[in-house]
Amino acid sequence: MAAPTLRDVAKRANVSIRTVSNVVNGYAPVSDELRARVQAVLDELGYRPNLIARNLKQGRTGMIALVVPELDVPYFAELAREVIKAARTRGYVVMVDQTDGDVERERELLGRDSRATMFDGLLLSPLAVTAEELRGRGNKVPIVLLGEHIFNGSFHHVAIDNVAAAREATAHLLDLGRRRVAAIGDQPYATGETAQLRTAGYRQAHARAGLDVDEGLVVATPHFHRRLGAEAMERLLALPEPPDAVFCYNDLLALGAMRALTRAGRRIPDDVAVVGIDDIEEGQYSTPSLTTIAPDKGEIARTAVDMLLESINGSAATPTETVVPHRLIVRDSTAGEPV
Amino acid sequence: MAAPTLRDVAKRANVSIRTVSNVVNGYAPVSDELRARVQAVLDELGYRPNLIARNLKQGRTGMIALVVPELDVPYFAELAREVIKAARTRGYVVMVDQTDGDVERERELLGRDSRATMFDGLLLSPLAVTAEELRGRGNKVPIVLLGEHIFNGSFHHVAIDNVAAAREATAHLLDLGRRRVAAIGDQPYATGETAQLRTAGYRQAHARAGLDVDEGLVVATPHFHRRLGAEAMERLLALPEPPDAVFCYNDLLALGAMRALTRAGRRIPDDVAVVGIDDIEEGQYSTPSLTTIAPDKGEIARTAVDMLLESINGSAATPTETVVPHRLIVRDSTAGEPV
DNA sequence: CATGATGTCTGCAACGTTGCAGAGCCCTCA
DNA sequence: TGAGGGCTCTGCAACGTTGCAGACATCATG
Repeated sequence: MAAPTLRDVAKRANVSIRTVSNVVNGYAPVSDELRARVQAVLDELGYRPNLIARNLKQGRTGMIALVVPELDVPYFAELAREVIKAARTRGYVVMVDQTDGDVERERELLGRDSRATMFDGLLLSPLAVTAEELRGRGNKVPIVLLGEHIFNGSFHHVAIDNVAAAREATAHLLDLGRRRVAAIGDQPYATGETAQLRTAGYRQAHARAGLDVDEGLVVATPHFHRRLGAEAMERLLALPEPPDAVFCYNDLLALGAMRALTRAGRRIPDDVAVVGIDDIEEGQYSTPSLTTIAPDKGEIARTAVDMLLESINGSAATPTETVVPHRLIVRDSTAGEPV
Repeated sequence: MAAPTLRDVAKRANVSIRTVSNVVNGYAPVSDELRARVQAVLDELGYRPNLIARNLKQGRTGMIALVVPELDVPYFAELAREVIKAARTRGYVVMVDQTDGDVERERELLGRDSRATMFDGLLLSPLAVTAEELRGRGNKVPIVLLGEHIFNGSFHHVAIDNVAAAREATAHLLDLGRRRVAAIGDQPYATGETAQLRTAGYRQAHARAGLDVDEGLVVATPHFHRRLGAEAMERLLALPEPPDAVFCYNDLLALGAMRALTRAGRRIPDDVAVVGIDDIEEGQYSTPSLTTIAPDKGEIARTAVDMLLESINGSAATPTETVVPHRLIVRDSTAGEPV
């Protein structure tokens, strides 16, 4: 049996469709008596408003889309959690999609994919899409970018200060007296803007400490997964003069690096200290626990959702860049007892 | 400027709205010449179909909802990834929501929350909702349950054989010669069905090996997070006769337990061997790497999505219970060199 | 040449809802 | 007593799309 509509309720209650609608929404004044009668029929038939019809009428859906590279990367999972939570308190639900780092899929979402018409707005954590592509897209769905620092001034955008974060992480290692600090995660090509910002911060920390960077200690990785962290670390350990500390561009790389260190019999942090970025929960329970730069994910999510909703409601016309705070959390991988 | 509609295109191309629709959808035959002319206008105006209107007309949205307790729990994140992937290959997108283990939110989703009318179907990984509540719900949105083994026969449902999985995990420890095998994660109350199935498997393994279970080694935890695994392990280590192995009801508990063991200076697996369930990626990179029971998450997702779509299309009338395969993956936490 | 088949194209209605304008009705007050 | 105003309630139209039935022209066929 099909779901009951306003028409069904109206017929049974002997009132107009419009009145039933008014009772459901509490819009116009309805006498207590009639309201009660209509409500009884609503309950009896188990009426539930058809949101699709309502959306068509109102031109909005109450849904936003969140697009991340990979949902099973802990950072994105934790961020998604916060986004869903923030959206919910504002009456929105979240459609989640992942691009798997596929530029083509990112482009589809912005361009031809008419699926986008179903959402009031889009939160995008871009991997490869460029500013020009974003600018060139025809569709006018409001968009807020997450976690990148590029596209200066062209789009609403929320991120941490990547240069400062990387600088602080590196400085922490230098402050501990380490003098051969490696970096894992550089991406010296067009789509690696974030990585490059972190490399810049790494260099800044050295410069401020009056130290030179040994270019052989800067290892590039095409993505930020555990395996590449482990492989990079193995390569670093094979150097004639291996590092005594390593700054990884995210926690997964760091966890992979720690795994490689443990396997190789190096002690953390005695032989090699390790720092990451992201503060994923896993790093609190790793052995040793991981020192990291913690972006305020809840703040990122709330800010981004607020920006998007403002943008949807037409208020926030000029693109805003918001920098969300981060902080260094020192754990055993730099300051603990050796394991 | 508002998005162009079929009407706008029709007016500009001097044809009927219906013909434009036919060109867009390729439904009815349209002469090549006219098709080209209409297509030109479509491109010129950048027409994109309004999916909300299409959905209203067709009564389906091409969206399904996935509801999990917590998206940032790695198992659910990995599962969500597979669900989104499976849905995409079938032309569906996925709205993700999390209940935070809140029974009330689970109920809302099934009951009054009219949001549900926006989705063609619902994939639910229930924590606390009971069979009666599910049966009693008024709404008729097709539903498929994930990962529980309860509600026998009443609902479409996909899961691994929890009893067998737990039995195999425990048997693996017993086969290694361990004789004081603890269990972390029992939930001896109404909403803990899955945990109870795993406890049953743990007991079966002992029974088959002709061994008694020391009830003091079965530790209950209200949920399955790292911290509780660590706390439970600490309590076990404080026993006069601590265990020489521990079967944890999921990988997070196991990782927490390993953390507690390492902190306490116990060697894994020499002093205490550890097994989990879920095969989350983190367990491959932990120190030591974690032996676990791996459910086939891709298969779970594909099966669940297929079931749901069949259910949506009205073909699968009788509730189906599908058991998805799992396998034991032996890693260093039971078989490796001590660390 | 009449007939029917085929190939293109069109208008109407409807999906379920809400915005708008207004219709009754009762009450108040001059 | 009648004008005006407030309170309820209603009907129409529309959101943008597609299903349906049919119009019209063309063509092959007997």
